[in-house]
Amino acid sequence: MDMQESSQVEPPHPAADVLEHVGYRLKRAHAALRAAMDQVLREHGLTVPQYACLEVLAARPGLSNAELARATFVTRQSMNVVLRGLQDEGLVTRPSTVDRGRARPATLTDEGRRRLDAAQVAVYAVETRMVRALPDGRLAALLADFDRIAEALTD
Amino acid sequence: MDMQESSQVEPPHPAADVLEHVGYRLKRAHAALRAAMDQVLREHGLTVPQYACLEVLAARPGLSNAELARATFVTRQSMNVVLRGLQDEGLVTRPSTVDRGRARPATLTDEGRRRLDAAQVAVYAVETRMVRALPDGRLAALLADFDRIAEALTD
DNA sequence: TCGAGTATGTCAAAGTCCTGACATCGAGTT
DNA sequence: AACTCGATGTCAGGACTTTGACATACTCGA
Repeated sequence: MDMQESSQVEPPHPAADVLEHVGYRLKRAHAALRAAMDQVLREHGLTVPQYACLEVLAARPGLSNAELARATFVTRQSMNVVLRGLQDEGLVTRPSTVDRGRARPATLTDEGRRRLDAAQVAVYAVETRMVRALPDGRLAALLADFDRIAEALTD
Repeated sequence: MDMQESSQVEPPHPAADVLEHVGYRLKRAHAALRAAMDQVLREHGLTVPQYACLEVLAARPGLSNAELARATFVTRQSMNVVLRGLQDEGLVTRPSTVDRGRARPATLTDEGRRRLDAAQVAVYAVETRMVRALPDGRLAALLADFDRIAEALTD
């Protein structure tokens, strides 16, 4: 484990092992992904939370606001704002009333499906750049590590 | 959290299976870390951006606002708000004027150092939970993968 | 010397997200 | 039936972050 790529040769403090921490590196990788997705999604008129909502909704139609919030790791309130924006743009529809309970199932409109399909091409290109940067055969282990981290911290 | 696409007989984008949703899993791991840090830092009266700023400042004293922003992956404007809050609490000091240039070096106060030391104990416990969830010997590879991802996406 | 280019700090406005709170709905229990 | 409990939708307020813009300050080359 020799990581001699520390580019800071003249900092007053050599104890900059913050940069070695797992949390820092995870944060950095996530920030890079977020920035890359922001950039490509802007060309499609979508934000990252909006895209995430559409993507989940395509795979699991009929999810409620709270369910979408959990699936995208935001609060119900945040998802409510996102969902309202998507409805105003005509990409998502929700019935104004339901027969039973309070949860209103959200579904993609045809326009929503078209916008998602177009955006997915760009987003998948970003993911491909990410995957190709990894050594062969390490992807599965990386995914497993992600799951272990998430599971260990959500107890 | 399985994306059961069995409802779609023929998913329009089969490439998603190849990529295994790396972005989604990375996002999930980061969200879990963020939530865990939020929780433990609240007991110390610090937000995650505030803690990140203090941590970087402890390792590299004298960094300017813009440098801190880059080190913590936020904009200069965001870091400016964080830094002002930390100054109001007396955890960080910046000279009102400098001899040369515009960048004003920020440094921790004694109180800032104490708050950071106390918070670090809690944060390191979170990181320990994360690391212990990984198989033996996987940490180095995981860190390398994080770096590869960040590098591949920041072009 | 002058100019272009780059980096920094700051302001304004908007968007995003969160915590806290409240009311509603369903399921289960008493 | 009345109650508790959990889940949901919603509102209000605040905290955080971003984009866009502008002025200032250094660097470098013509």
